Amino acid sequence: MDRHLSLSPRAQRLREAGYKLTSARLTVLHVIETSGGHVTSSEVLERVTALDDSIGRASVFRALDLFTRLSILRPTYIGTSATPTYVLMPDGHHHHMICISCNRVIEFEDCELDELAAELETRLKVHITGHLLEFYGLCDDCYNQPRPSKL
Amino acid sequence: MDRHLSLSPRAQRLREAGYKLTSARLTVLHVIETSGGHVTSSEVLERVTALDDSIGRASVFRALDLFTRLSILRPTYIGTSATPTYVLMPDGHHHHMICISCNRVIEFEDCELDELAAELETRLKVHITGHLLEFYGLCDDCYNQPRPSKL
DNA sequence: TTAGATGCAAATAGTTTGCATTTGT
DNA sequence: ACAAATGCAAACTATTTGCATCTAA
Repeated sequence: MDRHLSLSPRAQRLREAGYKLTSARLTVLHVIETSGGHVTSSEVLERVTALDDSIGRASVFRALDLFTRLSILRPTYIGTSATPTYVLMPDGHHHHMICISCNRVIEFEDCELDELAAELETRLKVHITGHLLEFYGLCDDCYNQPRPSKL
Repeated sequence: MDRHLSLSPRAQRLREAGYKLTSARLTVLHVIETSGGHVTSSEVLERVTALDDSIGRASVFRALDLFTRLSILRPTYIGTSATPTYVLMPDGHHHHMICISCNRVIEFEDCELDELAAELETRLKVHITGHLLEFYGLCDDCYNQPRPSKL
């Protein structure tokens, strides 16, 4: 890898944590960063292969795992339970609302959890580095739609 | 099914939603309710089979899906990415802290998200029925442990 | 009675492994 | 130079499917 030109902040974080900046990892990172915040593992696999088919399946999964451990990503379930959707955790956190009918994901920024986080750190004696907040319900369209099936 | 004796509130909810109270569903429900709030799909499968090996795999997965759609459960990732862990959503919500080193899960009750939920309902024009809040970080033990590997 | 659920077993899909080889640093 | 990471392909695990049969309401 010699494209030292445009090291994204996340790539730098990788290096600082002592991991090698390999082609596989950088490609996975690139795919994730250009995926609007949500990608399933299969989508990542597909897009990585499309970009460079010499990158193996296993390395993609290994990268996803690594990024999860580094709190760069977080897997979550949207819709089917077969494949996780990975969401980017820009500053260690992510927040969205999932429509349980059409599976649309609506992101939002604000959450006032710093205080709660601080309180939990003392109360539970833990060291918090990030969080994910998900709301579930119906989006406006689905709410107004005559329900096709019971739910 | 004729054990109308002890219909758990969740079983009643099932019936009210128009679903049949079948042996498969009630068994899965029972397993979940006696699993301390966290079970992987494989654990559910295993325990259901142990209780009644005439219940098929497929029905277990179908039940897990149904309960998820009804916001009785919510799949999440803890540790490995291969199998989801299902958490019970007692009143439509659940909160916990996951240690990213030892995967211990520490639950906590309070969260002040009602206000935020209400605000989002008007701002995003959605109808919220539940939420999941997860914090990530290190538990005290892991924090004090000499780190075995870089993280 | 009958739509809704089921169990089965086979098909899919998704993920992980061991190991020889390659590659960042 | 050399530990770390990779690609491969096979093994493994998890989930879904189609359909004939069964069952709760």
